[in-house]
Amino acid sequence: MRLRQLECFRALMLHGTMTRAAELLGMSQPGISTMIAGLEHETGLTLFLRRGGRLQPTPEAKLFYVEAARALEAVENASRVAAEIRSGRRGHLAIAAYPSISIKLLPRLLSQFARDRPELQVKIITRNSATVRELVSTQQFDLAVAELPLDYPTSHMEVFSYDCMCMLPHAHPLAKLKQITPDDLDGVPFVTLFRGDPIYQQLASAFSEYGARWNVVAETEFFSTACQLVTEGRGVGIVDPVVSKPFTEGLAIRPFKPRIQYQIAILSPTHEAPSQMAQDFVKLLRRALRA
Amino acid sequence: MRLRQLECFRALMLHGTMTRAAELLGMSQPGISTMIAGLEHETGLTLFLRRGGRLQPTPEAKLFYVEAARALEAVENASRVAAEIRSGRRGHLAIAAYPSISIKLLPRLLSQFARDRPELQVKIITRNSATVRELVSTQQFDLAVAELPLDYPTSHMEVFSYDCMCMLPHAHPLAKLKQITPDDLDGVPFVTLFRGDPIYQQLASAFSEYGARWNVVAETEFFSTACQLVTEGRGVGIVDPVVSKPFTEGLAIRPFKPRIQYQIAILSPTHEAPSQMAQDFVKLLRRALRA
DNA sequence: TATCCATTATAGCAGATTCGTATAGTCGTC
DNA sequence: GACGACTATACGAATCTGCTATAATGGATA
Repeated sequence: MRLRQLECFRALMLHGTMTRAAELLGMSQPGISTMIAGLEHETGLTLFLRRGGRLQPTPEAKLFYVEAARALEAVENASRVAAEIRSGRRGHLAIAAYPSISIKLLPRLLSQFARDRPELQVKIITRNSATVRELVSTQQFDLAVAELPLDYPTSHMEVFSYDCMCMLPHAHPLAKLKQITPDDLDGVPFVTLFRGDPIYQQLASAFSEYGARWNVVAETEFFSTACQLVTEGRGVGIVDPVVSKPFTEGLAIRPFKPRIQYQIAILSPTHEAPSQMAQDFVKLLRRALRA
Repeated sequence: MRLRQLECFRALMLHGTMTRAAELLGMSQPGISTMIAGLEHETGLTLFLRRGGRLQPTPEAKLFYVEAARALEAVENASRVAAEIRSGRRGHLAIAAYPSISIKLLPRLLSQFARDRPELQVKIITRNSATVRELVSTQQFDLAVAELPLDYPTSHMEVFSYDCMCMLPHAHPLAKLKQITPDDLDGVPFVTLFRGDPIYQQLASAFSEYGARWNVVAETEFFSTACQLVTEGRGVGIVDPVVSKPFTEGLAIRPFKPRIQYQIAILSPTHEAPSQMAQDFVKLLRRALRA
């Protein structure tokens, strides 16, 4: 059973005569004739009665038409879907990400990305960086963003490094400095990430190196929480300049010395080929993370 | 988009390598290769990554596979339905019939007919003969059975004529006669069809011709009702020997003289070609009505 | 490193399919 | 009986299909 036969059959059922069906399909009448003859021969059905040089569909033709039309529609649908996939209008994007980025930056980028992709399905899962690392290795995600370092580094990994900045209320006396050091923060109430975090370690070293007293008044799991505490006037803190930017709207941001390094990475599944969609989104994400 | 391309694609997705897919489809590996290349070119999708001489399906291929498989199934289904129609396993039969035949004989024949036709859909509508005649002219039925005469006789009509028989309880004194005439029934309680029915007219003429008194104690619309009254001992009556046979199980049936003619006809839609199914059933029905 | 093995890709050819043109056949209508 | 509308058949050119032969690739192995 060939597709062209079904197309001819449908056109013939819809338009009554081979001559008209041929016009509609942009082919010759004898072409239709042989197609229909072939279809009748192959199915073994008498689809039309030849009465006086005219065609009359048999009840069998009407029964078969339902299925033929359905089959054609399914094929045409497959064709349309292929076009949608190609143009990036259809697809899905499953992203695993750590909290700070999945709260603001990712949704912002995704809604921009989805603007001209009507059939896009997006799934974001928020987990801590270790879990994100595990998830991406199970191949269930197209993309992941995690903080470094990772216990088991993976091969397809694009790293972004940032020098952390000091954040403090505009009204804070230190806000008038161009650059801030541990000396400036001697005894100043400080909001930091948890003890286990590399940021914590680096800060501890920095303060001890400068011989300044580090007055930790709050430890948080995420930069976003720390930002909110600083906004509320609980103290000053440190933050990355890109991912956390949306959380530091009302705050003063100043370079911090010595360098406190913060690294994140885009992870891709290793054994899986990345989808075009994922590659396109990575481009957008990369631009945002480089900025 | 050609069917063979989709088949190759499906086989390749299911079996991983072109070599195996080729085996399964009974074709050569280069054949698959060119088919897939053609499909990729026509859809504009990169369906497989060529990594180290092996194929790895892209996420796009997985998305497209869903639709491709669906389309193939629809086509295969159409093919299967065609076979079912051809073998008479699928189809419908809409029959309009007058009451006496639609109560016993038609259901009996239809259940026999449906025994080896699992997908057969049957619709029986019971109306009086005039309505049946109208219904069949609206082309909504494959087949109709009506009593004659009809106001507007239709062309496609196969007539069956019967000589009515006298029915009476086995215990009735007249049951020992070989043949019964109006003389024998002089004054005997008689069950007949309604006044407007040709049977009524013919009986009235017969009795008056023989100079016998026709003692009508009941008029019914259908033979089946009349049969039941006779069975209950309300009187004797007259009945056709074939259609009503199922209703006269416990009764004595004797030839009646003079001839009382009862005619029915199988009607076919005129402008519609009859389905193979209908033609097959007509054969069965014809054999039953001729018996 | 060289060789073998399993795989995919390409070239060339024969046969099948498709589809056009030309033409004949059929039927209803004027 | 001619005409118009339609379908069927014949035939040839272009295209498609699918084969064999063969090259190319890369992993495994000695």
